Amino acid sequence: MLRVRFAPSPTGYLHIGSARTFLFNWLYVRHNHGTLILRLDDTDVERNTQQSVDSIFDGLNWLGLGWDEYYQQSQRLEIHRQMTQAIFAKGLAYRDFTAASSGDEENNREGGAWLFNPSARDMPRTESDRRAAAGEPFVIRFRVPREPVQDIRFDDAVYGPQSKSTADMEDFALMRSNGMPTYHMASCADDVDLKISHIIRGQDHTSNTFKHVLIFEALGAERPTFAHLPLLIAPDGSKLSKRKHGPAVSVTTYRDAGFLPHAYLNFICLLGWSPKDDREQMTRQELTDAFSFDGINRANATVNFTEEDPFDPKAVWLNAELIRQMPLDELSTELLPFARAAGFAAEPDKMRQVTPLIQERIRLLRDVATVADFFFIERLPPFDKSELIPQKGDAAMALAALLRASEILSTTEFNHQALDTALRAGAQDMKIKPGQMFQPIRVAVCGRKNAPPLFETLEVLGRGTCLNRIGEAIRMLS
RNA sequence: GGCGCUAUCGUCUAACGGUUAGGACAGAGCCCUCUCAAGGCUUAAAUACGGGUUCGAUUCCCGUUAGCGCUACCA
Repeated sequence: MLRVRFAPSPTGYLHIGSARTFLFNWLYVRHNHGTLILRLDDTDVERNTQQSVDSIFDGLNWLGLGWDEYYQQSQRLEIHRQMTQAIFAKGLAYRDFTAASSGDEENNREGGAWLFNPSARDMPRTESDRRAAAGEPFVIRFRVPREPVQDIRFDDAVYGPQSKSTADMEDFALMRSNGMPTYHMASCADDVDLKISHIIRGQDHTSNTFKHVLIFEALGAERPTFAHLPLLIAPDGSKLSKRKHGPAVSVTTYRDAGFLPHAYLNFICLLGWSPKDDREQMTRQELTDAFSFDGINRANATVNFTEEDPFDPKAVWLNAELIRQMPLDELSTELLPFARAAGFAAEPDKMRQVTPLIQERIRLLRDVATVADFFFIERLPPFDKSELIPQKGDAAMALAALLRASEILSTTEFNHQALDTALRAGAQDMKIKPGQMFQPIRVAVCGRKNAPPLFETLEVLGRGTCLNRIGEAIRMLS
């Protein structure tokens, strides 16, 4: 039975790297028809926050992938304690009464890493028991095998055979002096108890895996298959962090900007994985069908963002592509909340009329605020009247064009074909180019030069609004 | 410092030892066109460096360099 888990720790918002780890777990388990477990690794009482738990669920729910089973580590402490006790009872772990180091000894490491405190590791069991019984605080450390030194090995499904000498491994802690299990212990205990068959996680855990292998063995449990993923890094090569890179690393930033969940998924899936056949835009089903560990790259992937623009251009492109392919009704529904958030009194009917005009002009859903504003607001924001003057024309030409347009628009039927015919005929009468006729009208009606096609725009705006705005522009020029 | 991992266009990536080193995004140019988009076409752009092995290395081996990770009673 194939069982995988995604185990975020609630110490911050849902990170883009975590989202990708979740996605890869999801794809693997759906491809192979297994069970996906969501486990909140919340044993660090000091740093966990409810806000963070909420934000993780926010992000995961937005992605819309779902999971099959849910656990919280903090409610499974008894299991962790029992398993730690079992290791201790076998003599594979020992108590260390040394006070926690303050971390100041960073500098005196020239000779190599700290491995263990001999006085603790070699302390007779009777003395250890006596001091524990006296209430003296201690941590429980794993007794890493040293005589003889051995190589710990595992076969990574992505990186291949890995090995590390126990001479380079410190006696890591399993249980803190406050009685809480460490990450290593809790994680492995739960993986054993939940019968996890594949651990798919970030490559930052590769070095930890040697410790985990030792724990699995000490527990007499079969070790799962490990698959480590390359990390996601910032353009400057450093690892993505909230403090340094801001909202660019948070999943909800993408959601709030108007990314479609699938565009985001498609994007992060391509970071460190490839179907190897040049496909990029893929549906969820196609991704599921194509996913395997073989397609995972071993080098870290850079998420390409800047201080001005927190979004990778490829993610934006993928989103724009998806927007263009969406059925209009669906897109219109998605757009509505973004229009309202921009302060527009947008009605569904109006939104539905506007949608086809902006579909291929927006890249993010929030672009509705800047691209379609003039459809929804009562009064256009002020603009420079020189905008009204067409190419190779002057203010007189603009004025004449607007006066003529005003006449035409008051009599012509308000649909884009009729408007097209009538306005072109008007331009011909005036002996000016169609473009010279259209620009003043467009600016008068939209408040700027760059806008959707003119006749459709006029149609959606309606005769009254068009005439009012053109009248306003005529006053500006007079 | 120690240990581990990694290295192809600016970015994401393809190339089971033999290719004019391919694709995509971003960039540049042209076309289309009522503006903006969208679309079409074209273009520039990479195997980190040095040694091997081989008839032949992007590909295998070694070294250098660089980056990242771990080196906590964080996860």
